[in-house]
Amino acid sequence: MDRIIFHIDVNNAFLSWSAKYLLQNGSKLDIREIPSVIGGDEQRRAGIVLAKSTIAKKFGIVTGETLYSARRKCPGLKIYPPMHTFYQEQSNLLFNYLKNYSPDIETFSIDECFLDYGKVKKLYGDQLSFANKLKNEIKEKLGFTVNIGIGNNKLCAKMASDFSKPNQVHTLYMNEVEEKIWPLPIEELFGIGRKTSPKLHDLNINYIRDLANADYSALYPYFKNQTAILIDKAKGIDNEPVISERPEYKGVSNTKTLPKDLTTKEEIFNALRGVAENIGISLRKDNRYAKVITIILKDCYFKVYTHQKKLKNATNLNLEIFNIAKKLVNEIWDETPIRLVGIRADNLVNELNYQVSLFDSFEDVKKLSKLDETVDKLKDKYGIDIIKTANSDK
DNA sequence: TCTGGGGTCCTAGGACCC
DNA sequence: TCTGGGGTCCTAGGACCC
Repeated sequence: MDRIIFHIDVNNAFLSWSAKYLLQNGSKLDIREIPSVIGGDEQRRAGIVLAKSTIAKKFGIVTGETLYSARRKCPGLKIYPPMHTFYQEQSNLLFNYLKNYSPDIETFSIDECFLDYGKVKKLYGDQLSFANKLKNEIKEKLGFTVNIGIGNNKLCAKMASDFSKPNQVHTLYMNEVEEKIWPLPIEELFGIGRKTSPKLHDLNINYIRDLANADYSALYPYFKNQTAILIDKAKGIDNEPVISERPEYKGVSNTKTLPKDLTTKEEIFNALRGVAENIGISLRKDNRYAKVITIILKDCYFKVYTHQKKLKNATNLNLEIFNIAKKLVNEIWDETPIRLVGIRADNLVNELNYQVSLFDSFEDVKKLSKLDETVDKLKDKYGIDIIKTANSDK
């Protein structure tokens, strides 16, 4: 029995959502109709394109490029700042709307999800007409447009939703794979990025068709255990199920690009203090504890270093995370100016099984834990900025 | 390149143990 | 030990995605 999967993808999500916000708040201009982008803050050295309008795209502007470069391609370009809180609300609105029709929805990112239509087809009938109805309803009721891709698995549904935009429904069933995606350049295949495509071109594999028909043993030396997966993808084969319960996340990270490169340990520690707090807050919100703490440093040449420590006792305490991070910096930083600092917490557990050692006591941990919880509650009540750790705002 | 932030998964080398 | 092979864990880095 063939599966029927929908992939629902908001068109130019950040830009569409900002357009909706501006229209709702009295603007006469729909920024979807002009050359415009959502962009980061250039002063804070985060000046890249996060989303672009269809017209901006016609100027050759791509997501991820610098605003400087985007402006050069299109001198009249309008740049708007991101509104992450509003985006999250719109995302929730969309997914909750879809849940009216089916509980079998897998959230893939803030603006994309999969829906297992096969399970509800008896209720709603033919998938193509239902997808069209759904797309029109979303536009009318939510004020932004989506693409819907229909396929026999998640990979095909996702590829289909990308065909032509905006506000379109496309199908890519198994028996359409040859006709619809084999003629496309290899870069268009989901999972082929900027490192893999040159390797494939070197092997004279330029179109998805070439990969689908490639010889496994010829590719194996270059792609090892990924070879079969790669060839399967080109054939449109994918057996991943739609998973509606979001799996517990495996780690949390928080990074900060600094307005200026940091050249002293004190500056790095100061930047890390706030990052450690954010990690602690995320972990405590879900009652989780990390057994591995990693620091991330990006130097002024964009080289990234990581260094990690496995803990005897899992933690979610701001102070402990911060102290470990400091120690890790001491162990690896070679004085190269630092552009970005970050911390990642991994190997998460749900309970604190405390191994008593000679050097720390469970009582101390409980005291610190109380302190963090109290601060979290105050921040929740009065806003994030009400309490600052000494030095964190220098 | 005037080049973000938050995730997941994979790989390769070394340590350690049997 | 003049020492082999395999399994597991740990660590750092890399690829890819939105």
